[in-house]
Amino acid sequence: MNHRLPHTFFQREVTDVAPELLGKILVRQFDDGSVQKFVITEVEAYRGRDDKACHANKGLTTRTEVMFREGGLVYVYLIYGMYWMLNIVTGEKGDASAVLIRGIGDISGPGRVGKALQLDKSFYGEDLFSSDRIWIENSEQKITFKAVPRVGIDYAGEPWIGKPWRFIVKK
DNA sequence: CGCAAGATTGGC
DNA sequence: CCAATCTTGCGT
Repeated sequence: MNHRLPHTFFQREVTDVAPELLGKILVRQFDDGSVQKFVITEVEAYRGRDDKACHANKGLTTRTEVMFREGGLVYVYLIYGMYWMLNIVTGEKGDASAVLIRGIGDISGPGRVGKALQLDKSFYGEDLFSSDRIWIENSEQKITFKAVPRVGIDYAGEPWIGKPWRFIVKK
C-alpha cells in the first residue's frame, strides 16, 4: 500500500532528495474527481542562494518566496509566457532549494509536465502532504539513474554549469 | 513606468 | 532558426 511521502523526506539536502524522487509516484486529482498517477522519471536540483542557476540566488523576491520556506511545498512559475514549471521545495526553512520535475511517465520536458497536470498559479505554495489535488506517494520500485549536467542554465557560469544535478531514470 | 529576458517547445 | 506569450526584476 502506497502512502504519501512525509515532510521529513523533503527536508533534507536537495542533492539527496532529487535522485530519491525518481521512481516515486506523482498523483494528480483533477477537479472532476479523476485521478492520474505518473512515475517520476527526470528531475533537476537547484541548490539555494549560492547556486547561480537557482532562482533564489537573487535573494527573496515575490516570485521565489515559497522556496525560502520548509521542504514539501510546491513552487510553480510560468516561463516564456506559456509553460508552468513544477518544482518541489526541499531542505529546511531558509535553504531556498528546490527540485524541478522534468519528466513523468511517458511525458518528457518540464513544459509538457505542467501542461499534462493542468497546473496554474493556484498551485504556488501547495502542501504536498495535505493537498487533495497533487501529492507524491512512496514506491518500493527499484530504479537506476544517471546524473548529468543541467540544461538551459548557461547564464549561471561555472562551477554551476558543470554540476551533475540533472537526474534521469535509466531504462 | 518601460523593457528585456527567461530552468521551453514545436513549427517553419 | 525563431515565434509564441506573460510575469518578474531591474533600470530609468
